[in-house]
Amino acid sequence: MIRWGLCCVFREAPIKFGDTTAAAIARLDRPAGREKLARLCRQNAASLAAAVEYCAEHGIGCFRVNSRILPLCTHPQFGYRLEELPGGKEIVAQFRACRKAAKRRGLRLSFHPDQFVVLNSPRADVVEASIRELEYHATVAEWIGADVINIHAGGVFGNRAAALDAFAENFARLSRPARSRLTIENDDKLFAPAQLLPLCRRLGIPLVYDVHHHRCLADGLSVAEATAEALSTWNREPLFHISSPINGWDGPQPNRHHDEVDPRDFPRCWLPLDLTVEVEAKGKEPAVLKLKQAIDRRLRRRTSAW
DNA sequence: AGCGGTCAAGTTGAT
DNA sequence: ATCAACTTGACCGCT
Repeated sequence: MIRWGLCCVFREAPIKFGDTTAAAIARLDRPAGREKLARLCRQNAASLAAAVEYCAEHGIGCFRVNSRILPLCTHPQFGYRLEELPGGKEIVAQFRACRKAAKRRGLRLSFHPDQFVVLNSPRADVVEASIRELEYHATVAEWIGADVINIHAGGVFGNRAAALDAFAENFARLSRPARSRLTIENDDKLFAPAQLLPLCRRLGIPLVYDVHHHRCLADGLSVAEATAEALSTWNREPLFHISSPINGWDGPQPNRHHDEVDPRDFPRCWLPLDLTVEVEAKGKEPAVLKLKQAIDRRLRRRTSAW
């Protein structure tokens, strides 16, 4: 069975996650700023609970949690530990309740930290900030029961092999909760599956196979081959990504995402798998449900033809 | 109430 | 040298 994944936000369902800016917090005195951050965290815990319920009710089996679920948590000036904010312990309990709800509803949760996490950067300050960010993700992941924290391999910095070695070195500095959840994803510009698979095996971490990126950045592996190789890196249900190009495969900027996913872009070889597929589409939950229905129809045709 | 510019952070490659 | 792109909008100050 395919478990369908929704990324971060809702387009039609009335579920909103709150956010703020460092500039806005800087304008407040410290108590007011911490009150505001606590309010946003409380709102986001409630919204995550609502997201879990919505997904479970609508046949969406996985939800990717936005990295800003605790706004500015790792900010050098305004960062905080949630337990220390006003009412923070209760908010942590709200997040822990999301874990129970997700488990009860069979929902998988994941993270995809943003582009500022560059574990293999030659800049020590960037690596420190990246580790801090991944440890924050791991903390929240433990609260809510997320089993995937997915990042890209990072930059090339003039030497691909050295860049992958640097990733491995800094990976070793992560805590066990972070390491056990970390996954890497092939990207559309620098690292294709064939380059990441050896690193995955060396570190014992899974490859999140993004077939759209693979179609943008080829490596000699077919989709079926990359699928098989990626599957073998997983010690739990594999998680892959799907999306469609905004202007078609022959149009400009084929790496940019369309609002919806063309069912023809869904690899045939994924159909029989037990697999989580996160749908990266601006169309959000309607796009996920539309693709799910199209693939369900295809599966029924296949079954009846049998 | 609605609008548009802005938002902590990195790296790459297109212009 | 600047800027958009990336997992993605939401905030906030202005009218």
